[in-house]
This record gives sequence, structure tokens and C-alpha cells, in this order.
Amino acid sequence: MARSSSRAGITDVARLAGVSLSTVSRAMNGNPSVDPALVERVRAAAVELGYIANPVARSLVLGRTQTIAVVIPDLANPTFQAILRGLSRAATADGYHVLVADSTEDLDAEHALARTTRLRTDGVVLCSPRMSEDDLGTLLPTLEPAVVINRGAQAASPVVTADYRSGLAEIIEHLTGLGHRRLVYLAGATRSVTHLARQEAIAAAVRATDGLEVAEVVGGVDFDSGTGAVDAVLASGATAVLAYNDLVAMGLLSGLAARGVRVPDDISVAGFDDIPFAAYTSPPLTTAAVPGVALGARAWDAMHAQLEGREATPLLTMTPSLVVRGSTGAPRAR
Amino acid sequence: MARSSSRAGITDVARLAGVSLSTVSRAMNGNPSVDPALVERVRAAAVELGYIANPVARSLVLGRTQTIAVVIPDLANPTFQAILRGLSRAATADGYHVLVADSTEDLDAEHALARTTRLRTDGVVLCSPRMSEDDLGTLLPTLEPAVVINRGAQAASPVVTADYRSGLAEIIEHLTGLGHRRLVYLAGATRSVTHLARQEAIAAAVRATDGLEVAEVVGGVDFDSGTGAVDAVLASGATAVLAYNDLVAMGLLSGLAARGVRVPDDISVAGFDDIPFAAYTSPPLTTAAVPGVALGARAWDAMHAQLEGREATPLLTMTPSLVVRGSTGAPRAR
DNA sequence: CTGTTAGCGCCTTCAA
DNA sequence: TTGAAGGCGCTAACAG
Repeated sequence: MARSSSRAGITDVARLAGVSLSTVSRAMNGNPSVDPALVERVRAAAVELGYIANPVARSLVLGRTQTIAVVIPDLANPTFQAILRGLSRAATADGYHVLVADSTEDLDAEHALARTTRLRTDGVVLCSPRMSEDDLGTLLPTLEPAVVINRGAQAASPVVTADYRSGLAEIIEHLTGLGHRRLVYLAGATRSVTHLARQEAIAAAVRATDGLEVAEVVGGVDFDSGTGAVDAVLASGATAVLAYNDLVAMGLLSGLAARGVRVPDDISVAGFDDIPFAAYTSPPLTTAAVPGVALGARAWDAMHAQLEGREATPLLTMTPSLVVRGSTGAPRAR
Repeated sequence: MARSSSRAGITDVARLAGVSLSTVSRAMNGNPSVDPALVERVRAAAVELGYIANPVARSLVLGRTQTIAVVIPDLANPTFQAILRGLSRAATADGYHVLVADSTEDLDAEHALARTTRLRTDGVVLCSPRMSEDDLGTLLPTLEPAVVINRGAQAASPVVTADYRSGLAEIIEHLTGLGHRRLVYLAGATRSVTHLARQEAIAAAVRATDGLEVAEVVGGVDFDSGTGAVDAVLASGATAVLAYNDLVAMGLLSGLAARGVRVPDDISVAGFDDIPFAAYTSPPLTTAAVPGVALGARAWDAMHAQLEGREATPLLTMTPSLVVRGSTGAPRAR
């Protein structure tokens, strides 16, 4: 009885077109083994009734939902926003839907969301997962197909990652090229994989560059951490700072300005990520641009390949590009 | 045969527990009419097999997916990101999932995405829909339950909106209080509903404030539009600028700095939205803070109410709050 | 080429 | 309180 007010079903179309359900199904799905005349009749009936096959019913019988899940540690993080955007647009272009899950940096939630969302999707993309290497290792096989962004190759699933090592290497090279020899690295998430990559870059640079010294100061990952690091940075006697990310760099810039320290005249500051506003700080921030949108798009490629039974590139590394702006310059002659 | 490697189904649990499918279903769903001893046996079997009811199958039979869709014009827009975040977190807290769809400012895509995503979700939230009032009017009934963010009351569905009118009114009041009498409004999306709201605020202020003049310059909605408006702003002879949004204000700030015009000494600049970086420009931006996260959370409330058959507030208006920072000050004595 | 018949995995009357 | 049976809406063998 609610029938009339409810959406038309395949049965209604079949009745109106005077054919069986199967024929409607076949016609709607472009099965070539249907008489063109019937196809036309079915199409007409479908249009008349505004019929669209129920995706949920199709999902059940076909075993696929045309939807993937993306688990993100923090929707407020500009880098993740860019990844989500690239991923979402690429998936949409291929006719897929995207379920987002914000784990709000909660390890347990991250694990739970990955498993839960997987049940109603065809695969899950873990964006910079925070869980331990062990957890990740045991979780991934249960998620298949899965794609991991920004975590070391797990072998289990394709990985798409930004090369933080080379990104920082480029920044350091830029600074040493300007004549800097005493740097300070404002470390953020020291448990993160990217932290290790940066330490490697630093170690390599120190080995390769005569007279180069890089001190390490542990701070946080946000604006306030940058502001709070001003004293430590100044005390270090460094002529240039490698901030953990752009947010930290911006906080530092702000704190330095408040102290009357001039950038880059008195000290150079480099960020990391190239978030949308890095170009608009004063001075504009020199940084390594992490291609978030591209990372997301490539992650989709890896997922899409798996969904279609093709082979996905096991490890795709994207290199951040150095963006030199006004916050870095030659050290002051002393 | 693939049975062993596949996820356990309700049948497996029933067999292991030595009961019927119905009992498993009832036990798993907390139906009180099941013998506690059996419940225990079923639970144990479920745990042993790692059984979790297939959400897709449940969706089909129950007619609900525990998922809602959010259609957003542009995932790169900080305000929408905040709304998505608030919405996502609120929905997750209530056990719902969120499907995001980025219409990339494409009117047709917006319409299509709303309809398509609705088919696999229990409702859709339209975030600042760009489509015409007419289209929106005919679309909404087909989407029910739906919630609209930042568009005039459509009566058809609950609306959650920020009061741009009062937001701008507060900014103007702040400026006139400082002594400004010649303002210029950098209009952005002139077809938008918020543009009209702002014009109302301006008209009301002009009526109420002796000697107040507000010129209007049409520009765009992004950073570059702000930079490009420098000449027009300067030519207007205004002592203060009402930028369409923070991005425009930041671009303007940047352009003015390049010209050697000092803010707020030579001219005051106010933005709108209070995006995350508004506090970090130089000088920090005075703006009206649009509560994006709260808007998203309230939109979820409205959706949740409808999903549970409760009555949702038909129109919820949130008032932006004035945030006075360094970019506004008294006009220069002349 | 088309219709009939089984399910996909689960929930829910209906009897017992 | 429990089990058997039907069906959510659709697709995919299997006959014809």
C-alpha cells in the first residue's frame, strides 16, 4: 500500500514493460543478450517509473558496494585534507563512493574504524595510520584489499608514501648551500615513521657536509609547539631551523617576530608539507611540498587496481619538492 | 569451499551453537526473549568464529544503512572542512557512518551526487548547496530525510545556518565604533545567499549610522581576488575593508603589504569565517568566526532526530562571533 | 533470447 | 522461548 509512495522496484518495471524480472535486470545492466526492442521497452518503463536499481540489494548479491573507506587520524590536519580530496575526487571519477572515518588520533578507534568500515565497503585506505607496526601488520590482512599511505612498506598491502627523507635532504641542502652550518631540528611526533626518515636525512647530511652540525629539540606538531620552541631555538645558536611541519614553523615565525628576531636576516626557518597557507606567512615559508592531493589520487589508483583484480604497485614513493620562499636566506655574516 | 577462508555467517554460528538462525539473530540483537544460557552459547560461538553480522544484508532487510551522505561544494574550503569534521565526529559518536561527496562546485554533480548517495544511505546533508532555489526545492523532497546547511529555510527540510547578516553587522559595528565612516565591501560570490545577507547588514548599518558610507567592489572568493583588489580598495578612499572571507582578506593583506600600505595604521581589514590561519597572518586578522564544527554537529543533530522519527528543529541559526585581532584599528587622523 | 528458480545474509512474522 | 518459513530487491545460473 505504501507501494505507491515508495520507490519503484524491479518488479514494477517488469510488470509495466510486460517482461520478467530477469529481463529488466539484464536490460538495465546492458547485457547484450536482450532483444533491442525489449531493452527499449524496459528503459521506457524504468524512466516512467523513475526506477533505479537499489544499490544495497545489488551490493548484497554482487558482493561489492562500489564504496571504499578512508580512515584518517585527524580531519583537521591540512595534509590529510588534501589526501582525502585527491582520493575522493579520483574515486568519484571512477564511479566509487567514499566513506570517511576520522579516528581523531585515537589508536583504538583507528583499529576499530578500519574493521567496521571494511564490512560495508570494498576496501579501506589507511591514511598515516598511528597504530604500531605490529598492529598494522596483523590488521592489514583482515582488511584486504587495503592501501596504506605514509607508512613503511608492509608487504601485505600496497603503500603510497611521501619521501620525507629526500624532502628534508633537499631542505638541508638548500640551507647548507646558503652557507648555514649550524642547524636545529624541531622534532615533532618522535614515534612517527617520518621522524625516523628525517633523522636519516640529517645523519646523511651531517656525514656528507663538512662542518655541519644539527641539534635536535623535541617539541610538538602544532602552531603552539612552534611558539614554545623559540627559547630553545635561540639558545641552540643555530642559524637555521628545520621545523617538523609548517604549523610548527608558523608558530616559530610568530614567536620569533614577537621577540624581534628577524627572519631570515637573523635566522632562517624551513617548514614541511607546504600547507595552503605556507605561502602567505610573513615572510612566506620555505618548505618541502608534500603532494597530498596526488598521494590521495595514487592511493585510489592502488585501490582501484586491486578492486579490478589488477596488480597494484606495491610501493609508490612520491618526492616532496623544495619550495623556496622568503623565510630562508644566507646566515648573517658574523 | 571458499567457506573456510571467508567470513563466518550466521549459519556457521547457529550450527556451532546448536541453535537456529533465528535464535542467533535474536541473541546478537539483544532480543530479551532468549534464554540467557542460549545467549551465552551464541555469544561464545560468535566470538570463536569472529562473527559479525553482515551490515549490507542487514541494510537490505532493515531498510537502513546506518550511513548518511554529506554533499560538499569543495573539500578544499576550510569552512566546509570544519563542517565535515563536526558532522563526522558527531555522527560517529552515534554509531553512524559518513559518506562524503565533493561536488567540486559543479551544479549538475551536486544534484546527481545528492540523489545517488541517498540511495545507499539513510539521509543526506547538503552543505551550502550551490543549486538554484528552485532546484533545491524540488530536490529536497526526493532526498528526505535531508538537512540543509547555510541556505535559506526551505521548509521542506531542517536548515542549519550561520547568520552572516549579524556577523557582518558586528564587524561593521566594531569598525564604526573605532571611528570608521568610509568602508568598502569586497563582494565575492554575488549570487550566494550569504551575499544577500551581507548586503542587508550593510544597508541596515548605513541606515542606522550617521555618515556611514559603504562602497561595493566585486571580486572573487579566494586569496588572489584579495591581492587583485588592492587598487580598487585604495582608489575607494575607504579607511576599512570588509572582505568577503578570510582568504580574500589575507590576499588583500598581502597585496597591501607589497604596496607598503600599513595595516591597520593606514587601512583596516576585516575578514569573515575565522579559518584556522586567520590568527596567524600579520597582522592577525579581525574576523567573524563562523562556527563550522558546531554547524556540522547541529546538522547531524537535525539528521539524527529525523532518523529516529523525532522532530528536528526546522531552522537553527548560529551566530558568528566577532574576533577582534590586529588587522583593525582606528582610522588615521587626517 | 527470455522466463523460472535459487539464493546473497539476515531479520521477523507465524506456529509450535 | 524456539524453530521454520518467507522475504528485503536484485542477479545469475538453468532451462526452455
